[in-house]
Formats: sequence, C-alpha cells, structure tokens
Amino acid sequence: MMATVAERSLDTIGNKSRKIRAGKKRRLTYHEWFAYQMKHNQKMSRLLLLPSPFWSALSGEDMDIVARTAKQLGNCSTVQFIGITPDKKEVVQDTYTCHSRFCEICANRRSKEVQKRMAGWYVDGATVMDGRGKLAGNRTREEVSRWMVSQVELQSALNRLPEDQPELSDVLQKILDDGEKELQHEAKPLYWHFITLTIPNIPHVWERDANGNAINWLDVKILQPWRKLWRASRAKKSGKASREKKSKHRKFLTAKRPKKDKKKKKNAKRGRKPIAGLSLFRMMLGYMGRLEITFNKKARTFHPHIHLLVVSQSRWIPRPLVLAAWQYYTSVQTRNVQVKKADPSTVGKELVKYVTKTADLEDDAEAAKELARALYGRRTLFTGGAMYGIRWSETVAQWEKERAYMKHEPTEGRHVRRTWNPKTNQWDYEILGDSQTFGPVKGIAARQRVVTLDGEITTQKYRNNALDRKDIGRTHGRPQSEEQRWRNVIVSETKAKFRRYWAQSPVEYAWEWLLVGVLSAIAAPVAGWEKGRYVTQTEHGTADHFDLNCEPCRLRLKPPEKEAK
DNA sequence: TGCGGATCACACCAGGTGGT
DNA sequence: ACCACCTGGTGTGATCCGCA
Repeated sequence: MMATVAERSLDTIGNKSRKIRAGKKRRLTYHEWFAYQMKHNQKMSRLLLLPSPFWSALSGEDMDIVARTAKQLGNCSTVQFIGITPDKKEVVQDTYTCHSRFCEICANRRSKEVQKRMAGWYVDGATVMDGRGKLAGNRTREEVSRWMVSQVELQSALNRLPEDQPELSDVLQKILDDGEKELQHEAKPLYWHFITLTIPNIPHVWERDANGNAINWLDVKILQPWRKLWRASRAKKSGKASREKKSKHRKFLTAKRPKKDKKKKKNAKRGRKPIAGLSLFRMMLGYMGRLEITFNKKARTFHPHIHLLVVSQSRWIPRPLVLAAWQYYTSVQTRNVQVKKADPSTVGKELVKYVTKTADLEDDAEAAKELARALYGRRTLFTGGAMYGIRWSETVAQWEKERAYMKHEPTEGRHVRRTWNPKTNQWDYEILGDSQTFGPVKGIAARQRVVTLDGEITTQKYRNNALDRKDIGRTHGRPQSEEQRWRNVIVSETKAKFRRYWAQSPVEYAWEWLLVGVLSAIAAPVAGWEKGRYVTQTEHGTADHFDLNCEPCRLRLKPPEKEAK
C-alpha cells in the first residue's frame, strides 16, 4: 500500500531531476526516485548507500574489515548501510563506531541534541521521508502516509469529476494547489533607490594569521554583514501553529476575565526590540550590488564600499535607519552611508562606474597584490532577491568576464589594466609590464561543506566523486568487478576520513594514537609491535590488525578467486 | 559535465518583553 | 515563576550561475 501510494504521488520529483528534465517529462517510479535521491540528496548520501543487488555481496568479513580499520585508525567509520527490504522499506543495517572519548564524532553522537533529532529521523529503524523526498524530522511515517493518501485521493476525485461541474472542479483544484501556491500580493508601485554602504578605512583586505591561514577581511568586514542584513530582512515573520492558537482560544474562553490594570501600558508591543531599519530592507524586493574598494595612498588603507541599486516598495528610505541597520550588523561606527533615488533607465551607468581605481595602486605593489588576493574568485557584481541572477546585457556580461583577469596565473597571459574612456564610451586596455603583474595566491579553499549529524564534515560532491572514481582501490590494471569496486569504496572512504581527521587535528590524533597503543600494550601483552603498529597477533590473516600497506593484509581484500575449471 | 560559489525556502531555536 | 508572544539567528537541503 505504502509503495503504491508513493509511486503514484511522486511525479513532481521528475521536475527536479536533471536526467528527467533533459528528457521527456514523465512520472518517476519509486526505484528511480530512490536512486536519484541516493545520488543527489545530501542528507541521504551522507550514508554510504549500497544498491540492493550488492547488499548480499557484502560479507561479514567485509564488515569486520571496516570495523577493524576504523578502530585501527582511531576514528569512527560512520559507515552505515541501508538495505531495501522486499516491501520496499529502507532499513539502517549497521553502524560502526570507535567509541573513543577523543573522537568528536562519537561525542557528537552521544549528545542529547543529536539523539533527539536522530530519533525523529528514524521510525522503527526506517528513514522517514515526505512526499517531496525530503527527510522530515518532525513527521512520522504515518503522517506522511496520510498526507500522500489525501493528495492522491484529491487528485483521483478531480479526475473522476464529470465535466458539468466546473465549480467543484475549481474548488478541488484550489485545494490541491494551495500547498504549493505562493502568496499573491497585490500589485504595488515600486521605487528605485541607490544605497551606498561603506566601511571605514581598514589597514588590510587580506592577510595571513599566525597559523598561516588566509583571512579575507573584505569578506569579513563588509560582504558577510551585508549578507546577514539581507538574510535577516528576508526572514519571514514567525507564524503561529494552529495548535497553539487553539489552546490560546480555549484558555481565553475558560479563563476568568481579570481586572485591567490601568497603570501598565496598554497595547504595548511585546517581544524583542526590532533592529532599527530592518523593516525598510524588508520592503525591498531585490538588489543589484557592486563592490568597490578605494585605496588611500597616504594613509595606506583600503576603503571598501557596496553600491546597491535596490527596488523597494517604499517611496522614501530614511538614511538614519539604513545607517542604524548597517551599524548594527557591522558593529562599526560609520557615518558614510548614502541613500538617494535612482533612475532605472541609468542602471548600468550607475553601477558600472563604480570600479576599483587601479591608478591608486600602481605605485604600491604590495597593496595591489593584497587586493588581488582578496578579490580572487569573488564576484564584485552581485544580485539578490527579485533581481537574483539577472544580467543587464551580453555586453555587460562580457565586461564582467574580461574584468576577471586577476583570477588567472601570470603565466596564463598578460595582465592588462582597464580604464573607462568616456569619449569613446569603451574600455581602454593597457598592457602591464612584468614588474607590474602579480599572481594571486590561492588561500585555503572555502569549500561548501556539510556537517552531518554524526559530526563528519563532508560534501555531497566528495562522496559522489568517490563513488564515481574509477581508480579507487588500485586495480593494478586488472578489471574490477562491481562487487570489488563497492568494497574498495568502503575502505577508501575510511582512509580518506583518516586523512581529513589528521589534517584537522594532528595533535589530538597523535595523542589518541599513542594512548590507544599504550593501553593496548598493557591490555594485551602477548602481542608485539610490527611495522610501527601494535598488533595483537603477529600472524597476518587472523590478527585483529589490518594494515593497508601490508601485502598479506591487502590480499584479504581481494575477491575470492574463482574455482579452476 | 564537474566544481566552486552563491542565494533561497523552510524549520527550529535562543532570547527578550509584557502579562498573569 | 511562568507563559504567550515576538524577534532575529542558524542549520540544512535545494537550486542556480559561471567557469574550465
């Protein structure tokens, strides 16, 4: 019953799938949807999922290998397997943990918060997911099932309606669409404003800290505050759950009416004090921004600006309120905030004219280098809200493309300095000499990471790549069976986890490795050291020790040889 | 097509304020 | 002391864009 309902109600998933979107639009079967989710859903892909055909291929010995490797590495394997039962139910089969008190992953798993949320994720050992394929932590399988049944029943009722009842059909269609429909606001006139947010002169836009890590002050000082401000302004005002409203109403009916205290303020607004000026940003529908950095030659300081062209529902934007909001999010006492009305017909000119003046930097190679590093891979022209992703014209797009010359290494081509020529209404390019060129140094890559509930820091792409990589687990030129490939995936994942753990906190890892070794030596004095590692038995193949660099150990990973013909 | 970088919707959570 | 209510903050998954 469950599976059939799921199959019939999951047709909307197809729109989001790249493969389905490219081809003819059609309904997804449950298996197709599940395969898609396994590949693309970040929450689900945090688990190492094995397709059901390979599930039986994983023997108990393989699990032992994983567990032993995890124990040896002093880190959690956090490898979970999901099996598909005959009734199409996904069941979490097993998890291996190291239970070390130094292990962050285990500490996280033990925390009440994680336990609480994990309890919502799984009902009777099965993953809970809703009709849209999302893992819903606050809904049980029964609730999801009821929701899907109601949707299917509504749709079927709509299909079975006779044609002479258009009114009823409309009502049913309205109910169906209600969940997906966005709120339709009545049309209001829009006004364009030009806002300039600035940060006082700062000595550096990019530098390295004591540990050698790159700090992009440009991002910290001005871009992040702006993103925070915009995000806060986009946040919906919290709505009330119907259950709370009901309880409130019930209490209101049953409670005795108290006498009003005239001393206290009437109609006083309760709750947290709102941030001044944030309501103004709420009325803005979208923005187009340009990052500008000027350089003060005498003081040798940078002065970053954000020029914003916003479209707002409010006719008037008071400058003090914008200033207050900007000061709240930057914690900086600045007074250089400008607000003025803008003409939408001159959008391009207003924004494009604000570019970094390279003439200020030509005498200061260090400053130019610093600026180049700060701007490396960063978009100086950005959009948001209703204007997100729009482009003015192909010409502007081409300008943007050309402007990114600083992204490339100096060996890739010659560097040019571009200046705007108002006479010809075009850019003039000036080729810089070798002494004036500079190559940006890549800092620590700020990759988008996902911290799972198990505390593991990973990415969806990393896992997909690991699965897609063909050279996983050296095959030495031999063709690799699917079974062997999946087995190698497990081992390589564990090894990669060790590398990440080592990279994150080598000191902690070293201490734990030492402690585990000493404790093992005390607990099991019969065995000894071999190849720099402690083993409980010296004979390979039957020992608890498993070394990936050891040939006898690696032999155990090989698939069983076929019988001789 | 893969990867890096960015925004957005949704849900939950922490904390403050007025009232009982 | 507790509750109702309000606010912004934050985690998480989805999606989009630009580039090679």
